[in-house]
Amino acid sequence: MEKQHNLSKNQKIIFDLIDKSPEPLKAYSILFNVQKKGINAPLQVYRALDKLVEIGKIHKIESRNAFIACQNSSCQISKATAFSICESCEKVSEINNLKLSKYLSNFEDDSGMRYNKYNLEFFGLCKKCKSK
Amino acid sequence: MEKQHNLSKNQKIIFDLIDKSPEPLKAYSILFNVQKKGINAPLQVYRALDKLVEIGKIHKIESRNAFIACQNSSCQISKATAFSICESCEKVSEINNLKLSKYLSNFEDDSGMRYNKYNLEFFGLCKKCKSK
DNA sequence: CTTACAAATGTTATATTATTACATAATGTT
DNA sequence: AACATTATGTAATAATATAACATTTGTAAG
Ligand SMILES: [Zn+2]
Ligand SMILES: [Zn+2]
Ligand SMILES: [Zn+2]
Ligand SMILES: [Zn+2]
Repeated sequence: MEKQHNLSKNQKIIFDLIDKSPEPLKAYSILFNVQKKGINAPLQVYRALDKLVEIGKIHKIESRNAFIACQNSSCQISKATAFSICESCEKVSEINNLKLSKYLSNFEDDSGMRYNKYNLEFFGLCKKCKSK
Repeated sequence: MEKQHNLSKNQKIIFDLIDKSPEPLKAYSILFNVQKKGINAPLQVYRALDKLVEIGKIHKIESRNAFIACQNSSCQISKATAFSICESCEKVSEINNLKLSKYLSNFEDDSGMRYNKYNLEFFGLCKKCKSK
């Protein structure tokens, strides 16, 4: 059972913005958009983002320095994330593929490392951009 | 057959530095280290880094904003990269696992996207840090 | 050799992303 | 109430990355 996190005021404002957005949002674009709600400083945004990432409500797209709402209810606390990124239109989607996540969560090699988390980003052309 | 790239002066200086380093290097740490060789500006570093990434001699560790020399001669032009990252000591290694790369290179889902590139980062504790 | 083109360099300024430090307030627990 | 934990507010600054423009070097054709 997932622990229920009650978002604080700033966390809720920022999560709602990201959740409604059709595309990943960057921190300073978020800042600009929430200034009318009384969030004035970068740090207020980054603190909320950190917390939201920590509890798995959003993910950071590392190659883009941008944030997207989790679209995968079974994504346990951001420990196993995979995304598809269109290099033409920059559309990003979270991949929800049980076989893939099982394969990667169980991945082991001879390095002696225990992996407890991964992040995977696929790049290519989305359906739309392919047909142009 | 791989195309042979003759590195330019700056590219060579910066590649040699990264190649000798036991850990991923950040752009401004590189800049600091090559100033005695006449490279004075961030842009000179970033341009060399961009080129080295493009031709597959180095990779960017996205979650760390740092660069590491390719340790995998069969890594075709940075189109299929996987790394292990220790969250304690920050040791980073390139994973060279044929099964993994085949699995990911052939990955398809129902999104209609054609993937031509991926980057995977595993996180955990390395052997050393596990036993502490 | 010289013309032409592509790639790389040098330099200055600036944009973008993220954190440190410190003070205060709200929330949850005993 | 007392205490700990989490969140907020604010200012300053650090770290990462790119834009714009002028110049030079490398390469290949004619
Ligand atoms: Zn998710
Ligand atoms: Zn697209
Ligand atoms: Zn490689
Ligand atoms: Zn370690």
